[in-house]
Amino acid sequence: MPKGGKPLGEEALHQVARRFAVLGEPMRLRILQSLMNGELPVNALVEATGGTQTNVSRHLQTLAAAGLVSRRREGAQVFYAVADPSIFELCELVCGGIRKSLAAQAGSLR
Amino acid sequence: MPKGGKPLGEEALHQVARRFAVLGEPMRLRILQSLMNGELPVNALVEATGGTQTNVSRHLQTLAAAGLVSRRREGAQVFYAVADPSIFELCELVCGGIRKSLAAQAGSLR
DNA sequence: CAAGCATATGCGCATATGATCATACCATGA
DNA sequence: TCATGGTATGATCATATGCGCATATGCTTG
Repeated sequence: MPKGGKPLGEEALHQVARRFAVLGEPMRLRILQSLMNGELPVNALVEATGGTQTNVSRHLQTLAAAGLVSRRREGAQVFYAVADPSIFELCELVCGGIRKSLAAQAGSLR
Repeated sequence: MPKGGKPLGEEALHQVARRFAVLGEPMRLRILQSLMNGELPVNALVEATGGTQTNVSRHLQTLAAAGLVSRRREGAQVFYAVADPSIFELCELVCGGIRKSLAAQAGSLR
């Protein structure tokens, strides 16, 4: 076994795909980005992302269902926070990969 | 600035989302997994993944368009290979995150 | 050129997903 | 309890996406 990763069963594969898919929407990334410096209530996220209340709320449900954010009720407000900081490592890795891809493209169509 | 990540412009955000979305399909993950140990021609990927030739080919186009795999023609066959190994780091990170989520779930609904 | 294997693509179908509107729910304070 | 601010959710529409069939394209060999 030259590599460290295992083949991943069918079920695990779907879970991994699901998590990637959840991260695959710009608005959700905006929300996560807004939560980088700590928890925020929905209305703050609405303002920070420029989205509508409905839409932000829906995406928050999606993120919460995927276990990427946590909910905390405080009075009338609901605070959301990033549940697993490794998300940001993911984003950095992806950014790095994109930089590489762009560089490769630039090189190939020179 | 407590964190290292920058806010990410609107355009970068879409690119990142796009990359995540591309990784967000089980069949594409299967294909990438099959390519873990080196390049393979399409027919080998068809067999390895259990998909149809049409479907595998389509997903390969998607992966190639996203810069995740590279094409190399050799005679009648076309070999595909993972273009950026950091993909596998991504998958491992995600797997770790999922494990955490599951553990958290298990704990919370105990 | 004809035949045949390997790969890609146009078309259509079924389903999934994101966005919005209106409204319901929930907690607080008058 | 009623009114209000904050949040969630049902219904709906438009679009995107995955899949398969049939066919096209590309390459090789006879």
